[in-house]
Amino acid sequence: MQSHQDLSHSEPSGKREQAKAANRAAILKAARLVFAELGVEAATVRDIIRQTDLASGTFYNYFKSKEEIYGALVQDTLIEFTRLLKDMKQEDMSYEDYLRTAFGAYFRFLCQQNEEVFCLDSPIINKPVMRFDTPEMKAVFQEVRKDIESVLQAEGRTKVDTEYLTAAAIGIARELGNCMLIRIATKSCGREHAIDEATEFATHMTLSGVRHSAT
Amino acid sequence: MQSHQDLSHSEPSGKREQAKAANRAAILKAARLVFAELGVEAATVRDIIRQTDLASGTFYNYFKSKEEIYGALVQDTLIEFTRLLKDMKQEDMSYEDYLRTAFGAYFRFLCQQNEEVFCLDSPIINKPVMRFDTPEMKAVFQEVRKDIESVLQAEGRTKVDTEYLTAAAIGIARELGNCMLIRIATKSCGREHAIDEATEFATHMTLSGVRHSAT
Amino acid sequence: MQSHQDLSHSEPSGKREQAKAANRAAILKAARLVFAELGVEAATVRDIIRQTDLASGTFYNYFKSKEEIYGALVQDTLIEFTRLLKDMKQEDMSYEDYLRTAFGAYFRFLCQQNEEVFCLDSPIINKPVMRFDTPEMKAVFQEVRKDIESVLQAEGRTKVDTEYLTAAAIGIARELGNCMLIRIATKSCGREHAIDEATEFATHMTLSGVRHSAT
Amino acid sequence: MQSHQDLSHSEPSGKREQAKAANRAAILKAARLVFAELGVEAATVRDIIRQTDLASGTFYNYFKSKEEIYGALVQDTLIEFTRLLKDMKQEDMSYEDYLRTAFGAYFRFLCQQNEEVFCLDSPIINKPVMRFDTPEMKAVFQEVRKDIESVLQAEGRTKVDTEYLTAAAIGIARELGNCMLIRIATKSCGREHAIDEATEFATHMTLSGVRHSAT
DNA sequence: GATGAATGAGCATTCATTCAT
DNA sequence: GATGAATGAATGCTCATTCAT
Repeated sequence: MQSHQDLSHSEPSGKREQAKAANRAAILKAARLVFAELGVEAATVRDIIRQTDLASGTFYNYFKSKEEIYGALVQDTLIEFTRLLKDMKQEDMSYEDYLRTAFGAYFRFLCQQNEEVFCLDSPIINKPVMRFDTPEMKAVFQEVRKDIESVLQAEGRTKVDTEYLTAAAIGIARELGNCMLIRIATKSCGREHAIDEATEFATHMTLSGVRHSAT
Repeated sequence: MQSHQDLSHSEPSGKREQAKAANRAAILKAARLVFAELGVEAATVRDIIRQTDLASGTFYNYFKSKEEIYGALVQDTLIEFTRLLKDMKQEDMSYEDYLRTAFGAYFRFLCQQNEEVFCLDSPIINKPVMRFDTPEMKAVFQEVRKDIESVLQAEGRTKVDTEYLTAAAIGIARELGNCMLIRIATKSCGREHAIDEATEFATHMTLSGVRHSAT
Repeated sequence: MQSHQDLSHSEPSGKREQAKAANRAAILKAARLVFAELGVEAATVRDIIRQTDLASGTFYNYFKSKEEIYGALVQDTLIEFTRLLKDMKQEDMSYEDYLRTAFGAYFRFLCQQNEEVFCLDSPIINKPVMRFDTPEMKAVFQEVRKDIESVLQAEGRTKVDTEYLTAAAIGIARELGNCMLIRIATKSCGREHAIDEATEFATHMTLSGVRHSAT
Repeated sequence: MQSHQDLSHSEPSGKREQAKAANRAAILKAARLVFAELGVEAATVRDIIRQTDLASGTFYNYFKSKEEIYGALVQDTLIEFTRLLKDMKQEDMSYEDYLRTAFGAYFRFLCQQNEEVFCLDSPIINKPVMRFDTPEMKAVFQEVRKDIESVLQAEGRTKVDTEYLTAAAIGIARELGNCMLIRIATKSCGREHAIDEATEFATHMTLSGVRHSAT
């Protein structure tokens, strides 16, 4: 079912390569949507490929299995987030500034990830595609933890259980992130405002707790 | 039709009844373990029954489907936790006391739930059986939120975004809970001590944030 | 689960024997109803036993399998019908009288068989329990064929293909029987009248066809 | 997404399409045979697929379920028969001619349907694949009934109970059809001759009954 | 490299039958 | 003899994956 254009093997940026990249991107995009809608476990490769113009066999030219594409997605996601975080980090930030930056990066990132979902008729924020229990995610956590340790140390505060602190911050980000997405999806609040709101809340919470955050 | 037996049905504690109860318990126990190891979605009825010495069909004498047993498990879990929380709650608690009580209840409860897992050769704290996205769980969250609102109001503090506050507290409990389980599983710390430690950290964190928690 | 009445082994017509007979009858009755409602294939032993006060295991004290009880039912049915037919047959009947008698016996018998079904809320005449393709049924057909042959011979008519004639008569009885049951079930006509009507139609049809039956 | 193939989809008669059609046909053929041998209820999808050299999953590429393939078979059958009957019907047929035509069409059709069965080592005419209790079949019966009513009316005969008459004719066709198939299968008589014989018998029977059919 | 039909292992579920009580 | 829970073979069906085209 394929015909007769074996002419251009030379340049690695011809139409073929473009098409390949486009197909890969299309599959990834479809997968992200499908995973968001159905959950990773319930989603099938067929569900994913049905969202594209491609045939089921084609999937396997790009990914070995559903697990692999899920891994790739998580990887992409993580790289994306890590870059965002890196871009926003600066030298000699205060603890407070670091927290605000990191929370902000996460919440903004979460919005980007759910762009497609927001466009659905009934945007359901079921099961965030982010997983918090993968090795890669753990690595990001470790990085955040190191960041936190270093800013805390710079401020002379060393007795903190940074593992718990990091875990707590991540927990806050996670649950607040969900709430924020729902607020956005239900239009109860503009996106930018929602991000700021969540960022401020998370930052204050982490820094001073609630006893002090709203006196 | 038929008339003359119906005599010997009196005592419901013969061997049959015992065996039935034991089988039901065995299946539930196996299910809890399997769900913990593989995750609810990935687990199959066969996985569950394979952990018992029963035959596959027997499962269906007790539960209609995987969904049903999962529901039963969640229900059990929630009832257990709700009771624990209720038992510990008292009239006129301060905000701080309420938080300490609730966190403590959750962490203690989490330990109980993972009793079996701790006994495994290599206790893997992969995917806690607790799910945070079921209707029942949402109901518990709403209850916690109401508790928080009422203790805050009692202390004259009303401007707080309690939805976010609740979410944050839950996030903290969730992630700290995982960390705590890992610490216990890796024997890096005694159970009671781990529970106290996590409870104190979570309470302080929520109340005063970290800036103040370790001066 | 059974107690202490091993006293009376002696007489083979004690309460035990009565109970046994009653149980057997109850199972057969339930089976007839269930087969009529669900069809023989779709019906399960559980469906049958559920209609009685007995336990599933008890079924196997009386019948080896579903096939066996079905066989017993067919047998009963056939014996019943054969007796009915025999009772009505007389010496030296004319061909016409024989036909009327046989058709009448069948239609009356069919009504008896469906007694229970008529009592249902919505009597559905789905799949008559009668089967026309069993060896026993074939035997009855052969008998009918012999009867027909002998009455025909008595009247000096020997060139008829009696196999086809018997088949035709059976076909008429079969389909007319269904129609008749439906007419009765839908109350569009009294039972006795329906039986007479069908008997007359079938007899005339077989004797003289329709060209002559209603001029 | 994706842009540049879509060229080579033109001819739908490549090897793929041929194979598809062949497989579908093979499955249908196998189903007809299996249904005939085991009966529709007792037959399983596995039984059907076992008669082909395909894999079990392949069945579901062509039919959603056993019910669906049975429906397809019945549909095919009915369309075929209806066409045959239509082709043979003519304007202004006499009652007698109509009956002869309809019976002839049915008996001829029945032979065609059982072509495969005749080829078996021991052709068993157990349970004809034709079902007389489906809605579609009922529709055909209604049509036959209307035909009969109109030809009868054309001949000025209106007092007949056409429901019973139709039922009787169908019963005759049904049982005679079985007999005929057995005669053919046991080679006791040539196919064409058997069809003619059955047709004549059925027609005479219906018209004039047996008193007159063999004087 | 794209295609999509074929594959078959695997799952949930049913149910006739057995057997300890 | 009655009971009803346990059994496990069998069924319908799904879906990741392969491979001829």
